[in-house]
Amino acid sequence: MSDIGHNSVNTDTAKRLLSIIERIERLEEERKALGDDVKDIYKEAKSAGFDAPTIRLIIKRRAEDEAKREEREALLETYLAALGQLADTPLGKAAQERF
Amino acid sequence: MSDIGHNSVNTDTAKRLLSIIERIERLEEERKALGDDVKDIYKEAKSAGFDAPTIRLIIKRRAEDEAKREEREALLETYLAALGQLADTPLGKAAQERF
Amino acid sequence: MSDIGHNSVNTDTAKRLLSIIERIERLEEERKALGDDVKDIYKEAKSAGFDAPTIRLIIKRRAEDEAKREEREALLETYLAALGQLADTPLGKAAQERF
Amino acid sequence: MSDIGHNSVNTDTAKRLLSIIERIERLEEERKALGDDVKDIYKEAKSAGFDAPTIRLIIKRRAEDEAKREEREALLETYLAALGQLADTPLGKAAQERF
DNA sequence: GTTGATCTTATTTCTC
DNA sequence: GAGAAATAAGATCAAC
Repeated sequence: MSDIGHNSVNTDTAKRLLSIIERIERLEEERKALGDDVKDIYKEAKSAGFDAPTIRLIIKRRAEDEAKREEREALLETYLAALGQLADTPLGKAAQERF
Repeated sequence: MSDIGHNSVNTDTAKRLLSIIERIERLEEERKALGDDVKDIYKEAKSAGFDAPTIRLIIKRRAEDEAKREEREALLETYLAALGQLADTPLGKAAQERF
Repeated sequence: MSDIGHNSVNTDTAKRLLSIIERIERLEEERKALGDDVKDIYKEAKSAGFDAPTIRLIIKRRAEDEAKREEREALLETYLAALGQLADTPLGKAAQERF
Repeated sequence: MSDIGHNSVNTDTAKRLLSIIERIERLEEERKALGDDVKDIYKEAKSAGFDAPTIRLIIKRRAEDEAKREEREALLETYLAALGQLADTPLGKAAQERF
């Protein structure tokens, strides 16, 4: 094995590592910028007379509701898939007619 | 004051609050998406044989203010030196064995 | 099998389950109490002018297997060296500035 | 200032640091031992045919119930205290009669 | 044996 | 700035 070949492998590895690091750093920067934007909105909200903790609570509740809704939808989907399996059976046909 | 006027104030306030909430939610969604992207990169790194915690450490060091990092390391050295100082005392001897 | 016999099996099972649950809860309570004690000591440390994260780091190092720690540090050195290797390339020069 | 005096301050500080560290380590050891005990019980439970995640869930629910119960009691206490304030008023007297 | 998932711990962020 | 809450990180454990 030549040193050149050996070094090129290391260099490729190093480049890949650097690429990984820089991509993460880039994404984290964007993440931070978004976080700052959120802060600005809270500041604006406060100026408009709204209470930050209350807004946080509302957002939290909406997220929870959303999660519940998605859970229900997933359940419905599962149910419909199960029905699909039964579509060729008499029981399935009867069930489908009820939709 | 007319009811119409009164209601329009409330409606405007409600609209503004809703706008604030939705903008925050939108930004948080983007933030979450970026977070998921970061996770994916760490997964990719792992697949390529890199150690995630070490990568995190490198990123932390790159992000960290040089002065701050040196301060932190100096503090660690100070504490370790203080503990080392006890090495000649009976109490310290026992502790020393753990380093 | 008589109903009486059947029920006694269920009762025994329930009792055993309850015993398991209560023993776990008891242990978890003690665990929590110890955790609170630890928190108190960190608070005391802070009051005495010590830096909690640094103390955590020292405790981690003391606990950590010496071999493991050296391995981790060696890995960090390897990664940094790999990145340093790129220092003579255009790509590396840009990265280098961040160290 | 004499070196002796100076060193004694440092030594005292070092001793205090060591004391802090060792107390934390001692507590963490106990905590770990308790954690191992918990694990043993889960193992025992599994051997007896019980499902660990289910047991965890039950314990979680019991803890939540307990928290709620305490919250209700705190609320009741607050209410009773408020009633106490009213004890000398006609309204308070009427309310108390309803208990 | 390796990924996924859960659970705990640690840091950061927010509120008061 | 102190305490509490949320988020992120790490470790451990189960399942495939």
